[in-house]
Amino acid sequence: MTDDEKPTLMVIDGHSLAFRAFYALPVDSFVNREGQHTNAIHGFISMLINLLSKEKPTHLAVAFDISRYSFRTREYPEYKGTRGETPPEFIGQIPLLEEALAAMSIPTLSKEDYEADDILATLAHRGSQEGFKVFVVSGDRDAIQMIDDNVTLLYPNARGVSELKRYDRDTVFERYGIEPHQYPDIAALVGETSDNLIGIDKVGEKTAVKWITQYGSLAGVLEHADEITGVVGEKLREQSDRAVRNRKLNHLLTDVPLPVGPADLERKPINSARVREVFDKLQFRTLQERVLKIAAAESGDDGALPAEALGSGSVIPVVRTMVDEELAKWLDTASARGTAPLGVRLELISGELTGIGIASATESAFVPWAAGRPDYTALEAWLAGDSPKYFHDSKRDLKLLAAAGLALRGIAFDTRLAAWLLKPGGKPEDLAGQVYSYLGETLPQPDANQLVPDTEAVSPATEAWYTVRVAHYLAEKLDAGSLRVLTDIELPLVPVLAGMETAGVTVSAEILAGLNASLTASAADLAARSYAEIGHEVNLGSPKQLQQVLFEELGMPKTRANKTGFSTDAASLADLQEQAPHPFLDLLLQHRDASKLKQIIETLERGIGGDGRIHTTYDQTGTSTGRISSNDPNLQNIPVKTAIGREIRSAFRRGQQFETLLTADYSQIEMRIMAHLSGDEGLILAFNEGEDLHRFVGSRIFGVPPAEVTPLMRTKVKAMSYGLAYGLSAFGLSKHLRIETGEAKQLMTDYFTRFGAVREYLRNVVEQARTDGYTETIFGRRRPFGDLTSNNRVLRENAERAALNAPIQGSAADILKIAMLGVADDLAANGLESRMLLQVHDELVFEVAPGELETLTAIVRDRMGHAADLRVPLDVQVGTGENWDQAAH
DNA sequence: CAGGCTACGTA
DNA sequence: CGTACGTAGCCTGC
Repeated sequence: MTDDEKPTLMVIDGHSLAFRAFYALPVDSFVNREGQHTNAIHGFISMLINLLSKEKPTHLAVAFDISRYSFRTREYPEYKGTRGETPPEFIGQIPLLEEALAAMSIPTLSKEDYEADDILATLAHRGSQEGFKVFVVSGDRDAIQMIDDNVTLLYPNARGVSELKRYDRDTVFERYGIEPHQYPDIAALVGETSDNLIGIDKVGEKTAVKWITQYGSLAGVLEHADEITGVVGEKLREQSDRAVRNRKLNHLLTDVPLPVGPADLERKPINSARVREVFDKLQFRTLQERVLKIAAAESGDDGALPAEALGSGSVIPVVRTMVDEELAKWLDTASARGTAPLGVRLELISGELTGIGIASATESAFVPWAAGRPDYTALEAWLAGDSPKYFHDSKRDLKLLAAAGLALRGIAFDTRLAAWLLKPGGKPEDLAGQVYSYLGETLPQPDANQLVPDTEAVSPATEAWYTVRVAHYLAEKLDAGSLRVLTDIELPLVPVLAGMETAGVTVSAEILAGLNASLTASAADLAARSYAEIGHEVNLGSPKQLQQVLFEELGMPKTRANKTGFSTDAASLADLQEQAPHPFLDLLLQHRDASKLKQIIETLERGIGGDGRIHTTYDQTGTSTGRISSNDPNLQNIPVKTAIGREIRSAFRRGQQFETLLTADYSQIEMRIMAHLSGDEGLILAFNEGEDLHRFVGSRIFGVPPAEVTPLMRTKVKAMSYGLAYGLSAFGLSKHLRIETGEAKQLMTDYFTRFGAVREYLRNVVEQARTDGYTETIFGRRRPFGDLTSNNRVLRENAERAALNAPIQGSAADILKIAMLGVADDLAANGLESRMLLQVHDELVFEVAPGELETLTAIVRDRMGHAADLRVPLDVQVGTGENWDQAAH
């Protein structure tokens, strides 16, 4: 085996190199936002990156000293005694360095009572014997003794760690005139200041080398000490014990018991996500890019993706600008006549479509968009056809294309949705962020703050090409179930949601204005009366000022603590009213109520567009459970429980051309899913009997006939049932129902006695999630959980409750989404003008075109009722009316 | 001016 | 010591 074929083991002395880096780089230039100095880490990682690319180690480890004490200091307390206090700026850098190394999947080793050098020597020795080519990286001269035919020492020179000098047998001989294994003998005679080892007086390197060369070893020298003449001879004879002691101390152990051997140190893939976290914290931008580049390069050849999918070595293809026939031809070939996917990326200037980038894995094209000028027939046909297309945020692009008069079909992948399915709790990244995270490459972006940015944006064509690459990456990363959720649910839902957003919902500005006026008046009145009660004005919207009034001026008992003092929320104020009744409390609560509603109304008013309708935006990647969220404005939290709330709902009405609004919602869908997932016979029976669920459950729990279940019993049972899916505790239940903990406990016990499979199921969900690291919905949507094994009780228990809720809430979300797809299909298939407008987690709101009520009702009942095949029926309640309030039932 | 915190609307 | 969201006002600190 030649040297080139041998595996390469590299072992690094962590402390010694970090210290060298510390002194080589200016301390003040490397401080992160937390004030932590990072110069040693920076220098170390920088050196490490150079070593990785230069020496290409196949096996790698970094050894650290645990403390400055070792078996050597026990033997000779003065050992290394000249070393002063650790510079304050160095403190904290080693643990962070270890974190950075962990992110790069580089093992770190240390062992109580030994020095890092001993670990290095052991690994180097074993590596040499086991057929490795070994590099030892250390700033300690004692490491010279490790050098042999297979072991090379890389030693930092005076300039720090940017350049490392290579020492092999030959260079050692040139430099010292001895063999590496003889070096400790020389050092023993001469002494080593940095280790506080004093040598023989008057003996320098030259003398030592001469003696060792002549007598072969320190032992030889000491044996022949009598023959050495002159003052040095006398000193040697007088001080020989020093040399013996030094030699003992500078001998590095090659048999330190270690949990791993050289073969165990094989390089592992760099954890890009961790690297980003850790390096972000360190604020190492350039280094981060370099490391991620290495990560991408290394993972590139692990065969995760077919090479051809990535194009020829992932070289950015040259962008060709094309229109007309050239474009038509290219689209045809690049898409293999509409069968192969192409990435699509829009270019917008001031929100207007100005061009479209289209790319395969190997080619990219830019199509300037100037509506109506060149011949866009082929482009329009391709966009509107089923030819598969990849996007980042397809809903946004679909709407933008529609605004430019371009129809779009064939959304076959969306990197934003895919990334969300992979990590539903994460913050959605833009395309550039994904390119950075997943591919480790930097997509140049102009600085938005610069008037004339010095970095030019990449072409949309190149972005389209990156979209394809990210898509391939994500498609590989997703498990089969998540991929099905993507293709069967999320992607088809994109045009449906886009349609709902574009349709919007008519809202009566008059009704809102009227409500606003009356609320404004009553808020002002309530405020004035509040002030009168306490004798001065106060900002009723400021919890801080309220605390002053309630707890200091009025001397009320303290409420639940929060981070800024004591809570003034509605529940706390209600408690206070019981303990220390005061008219101010009631006025405050009423004022809160009025101003909250006023605020909601004003937000809605601002949201009404020129068409008299509110167009919310649905965020398909906004939740970790699979639900959709709504924003700008949020139409999923419009009040309903109070009278004024319902008045607000009455402002949501049918559009001019429509006959009525129709609402359809699932009743108790989460409880039904619990019944299905747990398989609890009692609960399943309850739903199949079709009678009032809470009455049925109450009769079982309290052992009375259903007719004798009192309203109080029903309330308790209802709270209990709903709480279950949220991980409610007996304590929480008791607080909620304002009953004794004992009674709450008894209630839970009774519940689980009757519905034991529910308890079993809930236990299993958490257990499974702990084992698998994720929960799964009925349809295979996953939500990862890491904290289930946390030692932090709060974190762990929070995760447990979330984990137990996730499959229930998530399955419900899946079911409504599937229903939406079915309804949308049927609407189109039947050529109906009626449209879906809103989605509120278990409810859909439609606008019914004249004459279509019956057909639509049938479609909605059918599609919602049969969206999933559960062990219990899905009950759908439908209502109609002029406005949202009336349509509710 | 951004972002944390509190409070509160919905399912 | 009950899950999942979004919005708004206050307040602090950059």
